[in-house]
Amino acid sequence: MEAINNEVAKAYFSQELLTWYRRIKRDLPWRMNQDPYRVWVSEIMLQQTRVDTVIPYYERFMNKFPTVRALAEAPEPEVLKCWEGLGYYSRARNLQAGAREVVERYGGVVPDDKTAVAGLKGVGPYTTGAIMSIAFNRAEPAVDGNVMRVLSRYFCLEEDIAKPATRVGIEKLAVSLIPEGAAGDFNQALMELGALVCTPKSPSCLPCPVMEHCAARLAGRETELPIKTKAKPPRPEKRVAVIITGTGVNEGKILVRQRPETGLLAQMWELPHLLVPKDRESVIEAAGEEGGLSAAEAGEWLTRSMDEETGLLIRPRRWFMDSDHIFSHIHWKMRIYLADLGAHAELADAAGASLAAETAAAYEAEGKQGEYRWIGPADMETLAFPNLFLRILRDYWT
DNA sequence: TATTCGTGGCA
DNA sequence: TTGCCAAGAAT
Repeated sequence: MEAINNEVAKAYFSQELLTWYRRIKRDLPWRMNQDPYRVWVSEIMLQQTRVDTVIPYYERFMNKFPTVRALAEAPEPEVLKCWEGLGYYSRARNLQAGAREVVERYGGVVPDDKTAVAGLKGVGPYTTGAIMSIAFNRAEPAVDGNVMRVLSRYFCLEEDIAKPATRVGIEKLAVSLIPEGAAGDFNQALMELGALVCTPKSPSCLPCPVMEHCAARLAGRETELPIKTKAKPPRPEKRVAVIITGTGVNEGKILVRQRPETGLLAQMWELPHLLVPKDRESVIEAAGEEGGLSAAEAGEWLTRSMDEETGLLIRPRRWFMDSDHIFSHIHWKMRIYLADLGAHAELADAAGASLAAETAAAYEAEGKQGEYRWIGPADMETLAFPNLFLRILRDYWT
């Protein structure tokens, strides 16, 4: 509290942090230059994602889509494929939507205009500030988790940083700290400090360039701050997926489907799967690994449910593997079976690539997946799968 | 405002 | 092994 109104502590913080950053900053691919498009792409990828994870994706993405126009003109599935495994896939679709908007409204040039940038899809308060400051050196705050943690400690702020309102307050503080003409470097310095020194669990205070006037450190409270309410644990969901193996013209292929346009893993491809209702979980559990689908009851339930929900008449053959996957808010405990296609098989074979039109239309009406497709290993290079299914499919094909 | 959106690393 | 977390935005 004291330090907020302490101009000496503030001036010290800004100056020391900026000097420190210019001396030790990491050589990251998006720091090659200040091209607004490169900054923009990096900031989207870095949302809730670690630097080390982002780097290879960033290199590939910039290589494939070097300019706003290249991204705007690309087929969406290619963009999604380039994002495969990175998570939060709406980021990719929003980024491309933003690129198309920049082409249409700003001639393909990212505008040096806060309001215009803030209006782009997928660009929120943080990313707006990051682009404006890093690419254009405008004195805008870029308050992310790092900045909230660093400032909470340095100024001993006790507001809950999990609450949206807290960010607004910290933004005001952050703007007041920006050194004249050095917005980009200073904002990155804040984040660099949070990433390398003022880390969440055990901050390395001794090498910290601003330790002397850090209020939390002086109070011996650096590990207590920031205050952050913990998220609810993900709700468990038992699911059963099937690897349906093709016959005839589809020999060597399996059946996959594309997810709906919105929601979880939107527009990604996946194996067909079902949510196991709470009152059926015991039945599926009983169909253990050893005897394959030993419990005939489980097989019957699977066949009937898959028919009801997808129109696929399957014949479960044997258990293949179990797989756990934890999203931010859901925990999938998935059991995967190998299966053949039953009576409707001719229908799918005849269609070649997809099920009968009327069946597909029925899925649409129910908000279910619209497209099914027989694929071989080579098709994995085109379609974008979330990691949980990539692992299963690699297992299957190797 | 609270929830929904992925994934992997690490103690 | 489990829990926590990371350069957030959209709804």
